Amino acid sequence: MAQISTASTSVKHPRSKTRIQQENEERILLAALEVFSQNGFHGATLDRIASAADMSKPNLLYYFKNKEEIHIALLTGLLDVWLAPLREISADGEPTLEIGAYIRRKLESSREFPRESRLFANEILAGAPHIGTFLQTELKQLVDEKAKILQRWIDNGQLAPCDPRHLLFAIWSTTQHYADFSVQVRHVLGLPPGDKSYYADAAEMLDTLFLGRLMGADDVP
Amino acid sequence: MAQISTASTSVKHPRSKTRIQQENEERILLAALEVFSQNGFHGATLDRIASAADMSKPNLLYYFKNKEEIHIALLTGLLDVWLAPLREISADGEPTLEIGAYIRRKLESSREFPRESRLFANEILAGAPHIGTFLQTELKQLVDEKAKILQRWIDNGQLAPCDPRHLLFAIWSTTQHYADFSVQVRHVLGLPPGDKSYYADAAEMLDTLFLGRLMGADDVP
DNA sequence: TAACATTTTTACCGTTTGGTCAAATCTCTT
DNA sequence: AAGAGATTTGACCAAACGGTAAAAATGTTA
Repeated sequence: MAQISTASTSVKHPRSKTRIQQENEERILLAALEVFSQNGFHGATLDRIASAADMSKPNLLYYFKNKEEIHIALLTGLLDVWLAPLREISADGEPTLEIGAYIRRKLESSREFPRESRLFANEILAGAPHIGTFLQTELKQLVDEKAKILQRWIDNGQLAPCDPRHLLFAIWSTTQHYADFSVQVRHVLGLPPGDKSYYADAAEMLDTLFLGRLMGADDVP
Repeated sequence: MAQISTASTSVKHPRSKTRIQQENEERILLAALEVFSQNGFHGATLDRIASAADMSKPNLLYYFKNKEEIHIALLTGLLDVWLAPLREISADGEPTLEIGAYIRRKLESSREFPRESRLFANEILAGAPHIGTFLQTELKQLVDEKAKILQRWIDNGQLAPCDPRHLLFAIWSTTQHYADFSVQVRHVLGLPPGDKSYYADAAEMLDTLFLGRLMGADDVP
């Protein structure tokens, strides 16, 4: 299985991209994002992607040599976006502020890029055939780095003793849930398709959960 | 799109099931669970399911009239399992104990039935084409009922003010994360495939998060 | 063991899908 | 405006896929 990382940007021909080439590749990726995120890799067909990009299938394959390459291109573009909010966590900041801001960034990311989030979720669910090495290298490295910061806060008594990496898992899962499981969220809340009003309540919930105190008191002293 | 609910159990012929029929249907469903949960609905093929069930494709189709019916049968069997832990939450119990026990039940469910969890996640990610009505009726009803209990605890000052349904979302997402995103969890932690040792740390984390107090103090007074 | 019902297999079929190829058309530069 | 290179198209293909039909084999029962 072809693996990708954020580091390399292989270019077959060193020749620079045409205007048309740039426009069409963008159109294709946008269409593919829509189709892949709704149907998964196997559920997506080149015909649907092509038609969503308002383009013939052979024309699409003129820009990407096969279906997998489109999928990989999408994922590659995603990884940096995925890492960005985590990168911003600073060791110099105040724990509550830093973690709160991180949660808000992740939640905002879910609201703004739900298709990207579902694309990522699909890839992980499928066993991460394309981004396995990314998870083991770039992501693991960054997590290890940030976990050290959290551990220092724990040692300082600013954060409850816990496995910092599992704290990150909890933040990832709760925030991404609103993008990946939006259908379930909407159905349970009785909201119509496309209604994203629940994000306000979600933000409040996550603040209470991660920064406040859930059990035993009306307000934190 | 065919919809299912937990209520009905349609049987074409009132005749009781043969021994062979019962065995083979079970074998098929077990094989299908494996294949569907790994590859999603579209990624799964009848040939792969049949071969996993050690059976010819036409023979498989003698027991289930098509691919969708197998998928629906699996999901149907899943829904009650999914609801069971939530049903157990009692209004008479102590909030901390009740919520803690619920979290432990959900986490245990993730550890014991990861394939079922991924099957469910795939279905939701795909837009819940088969269990949409279930989400809107059975699940919503149960959530509304349990949310009332949580609300009462909030009104009593035993639980911080928050949207009870979003609290449930947080529990669902954090616990299911360990089944659905297990590949990511393992890669980040540097664990080999099949290693489930992280569940102990996960349980501790969720206890701290939901029952303890994450920020600002070493221990809760 | 004969008759009947159930189960399994073999041989297919039509459609969908990912992908190719060469010709035709368009775009850009000189 | 002409030529070169880039882009687009239509026609096509092989493999994979979901599914069918009917005969063969097996199990069940009187």
